[in-house]
Amino acid sequence: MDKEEYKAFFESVYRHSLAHILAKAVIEIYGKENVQYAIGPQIADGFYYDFLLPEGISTENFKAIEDKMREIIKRREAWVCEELSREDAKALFAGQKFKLELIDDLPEDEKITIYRTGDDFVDLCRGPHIANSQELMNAAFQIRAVSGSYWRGDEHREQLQRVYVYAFMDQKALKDHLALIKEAMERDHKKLGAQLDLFMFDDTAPGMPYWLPRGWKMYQTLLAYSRGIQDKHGYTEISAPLVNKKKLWLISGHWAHYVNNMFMVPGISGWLAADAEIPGVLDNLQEGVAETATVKLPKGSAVFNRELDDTMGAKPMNCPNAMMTYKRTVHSYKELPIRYSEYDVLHRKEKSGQMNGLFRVQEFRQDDDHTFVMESQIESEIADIISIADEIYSTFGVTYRAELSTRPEDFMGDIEVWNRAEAALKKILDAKYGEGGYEINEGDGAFYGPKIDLQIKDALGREWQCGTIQLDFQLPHNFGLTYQTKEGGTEMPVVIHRAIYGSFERFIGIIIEHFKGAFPFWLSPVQVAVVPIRTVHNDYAKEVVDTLEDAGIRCEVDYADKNMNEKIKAAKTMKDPFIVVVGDKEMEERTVSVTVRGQKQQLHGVPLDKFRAICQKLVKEHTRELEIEA
RNA sequence: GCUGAUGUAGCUCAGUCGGUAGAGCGCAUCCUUGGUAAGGAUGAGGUCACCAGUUCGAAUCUGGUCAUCAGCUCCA
Repeated sequence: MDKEEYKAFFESVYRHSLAHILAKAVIEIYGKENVQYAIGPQIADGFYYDFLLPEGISTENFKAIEDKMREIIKRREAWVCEELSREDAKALFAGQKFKLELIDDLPEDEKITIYRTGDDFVDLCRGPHIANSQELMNAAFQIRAVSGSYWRGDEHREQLQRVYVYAFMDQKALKDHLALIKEAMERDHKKLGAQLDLFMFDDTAPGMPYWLPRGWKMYQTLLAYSRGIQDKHGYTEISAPLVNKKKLWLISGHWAHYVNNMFMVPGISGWLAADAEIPGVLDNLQEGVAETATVKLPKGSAVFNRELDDTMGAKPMNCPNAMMTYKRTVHSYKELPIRYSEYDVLHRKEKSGQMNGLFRVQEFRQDDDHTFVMESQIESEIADIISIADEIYSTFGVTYRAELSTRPEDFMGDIEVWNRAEAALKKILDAKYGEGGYEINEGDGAFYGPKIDLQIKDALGREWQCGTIQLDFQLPHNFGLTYQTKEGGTEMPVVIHRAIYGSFERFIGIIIEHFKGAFPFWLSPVQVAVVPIRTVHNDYAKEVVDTLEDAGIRCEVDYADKNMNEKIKAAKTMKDPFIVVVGDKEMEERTVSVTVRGQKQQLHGVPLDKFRAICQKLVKEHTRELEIEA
């Protein structure tokens, strides 16, 4: 075991042992008969433990629990491991329903071990643990939060209270970690988004961002970048209706599987008069187990009947419209692959509590595409998509990981087609990342086809699912899509859904945090802030701005008669890449003085033409660093 | 949807025991005419998220609604 492994081992033992101490503390505080304790695993920065308690734990209780944990540690109790028979274990944990369920789920041949901490606390556990609580004397921990969590992650089962605790070997490690958390909070895109004036939200449109001038510039820049690359790869862009009649969603299957996530637009005939009695209303739209009841509308209200033919739904996905676009004419095998890219606005109604800044919104755009291919073209097409992903992700300096999800139990379509498609995907992934260089989630694919998800890793090492490449055998079938084969027959094309950014909204959220708001030059909402020292320099400043803007550089200038320090401060607050100061000297020499973001030193006497060329080069090459020579 | 929390000026936040609202930044006006992150003075700005209730009186207490955050579940 090397030093790192040794440390990791002890960290895990300590965390795991502290989880037992937490459970013991909670039991002592709330009373043994009132506490059902579930599981307490370690996680990346500590551990958590799930409890079922008669009352909620609030932030005010944290200190009492922490103090109790410290008190328990100071008792220097011995930890004893015992191996028990299944029957003895069940007797020992009588009344603890989660422990009993865990014991019942253990494989027949698994040894059942328990750990005792002192005489009065016992937990079902595989170990290993410390030998005596005194080993934890120097361990540093702090309760992070308490939140609800479902037993075994199942929302239909009991909701437990999960107590999260930061835990490290010593105070320094804890302190370092808290500093990292603080760093992450400073990068929070919701905070930076307001500070940099990129986007905003309002209560009147939950989960639907307003894109402000600066943010929209960035959005458009990302869009243009995506379009530029996809043009080169033979993509053709379309745009289609945002609202479609029920019939389309019935064909696509969204009415059956996704209707509760769709924003609905009532048709003209759909409105029911006030005071109407409506029989047979489902009392629970979420689940199939709903009962029906007769409902009388309150006075002054009206509802519409969603099930009428003229009901329209805002599209949550682009696929059905892409299918319609393909279907408008007869296609030859010679035309394939046909690639319809689409950046239309999508709406998905989310359950309350699911929204999270730009990461999870109700209105967004994807860099979406539907490619129609012959089965034999799957492999080369996927390879091309992955090369696009490589190019785009590397521009932002993010690394990514691929995950393959294979045929689920409830798959649809021909199993032979599935097998061949999965083999093709594996072949590509093996060639690209090496065998074992990607994860395989067996049975995790969509019912309509296998998929590859691309998880990107940001500057803080957090992973986000953005890109996705999904094969679809189902939609072409639902829409009756065909192409003419060489032999004169008809075949059904396979559809590849794919997105690289995923959604623009989520991707922008990620890169805001990744770059901490200090964007690469090409992507910055404002690229050059021009600061005239006095108003007599405004004419030259205007000339500088015109010169740069002619070259497509986004500039900002403040001609107001105020202190130059204020202007510089404003530009620095907005994290503009270059601040250009012009005064007597520059005006006379036709140069600019440049302050580069993140650098103390200024570059004086840069000829205007040369500066313009530097800016253009940074844009053209999508350079991440602000490289500039004096 | 669930658990816990939060909502006071454009922003960041104070506001004690229930007695009609406060700071800093920003903004406006004036002074300062300047060489790389806050020059000075004065001023404007609030239906304390919304709706009920308790009370002589509610930012403050109670209930409900909406929104947001940390998680759970689900997802791009």
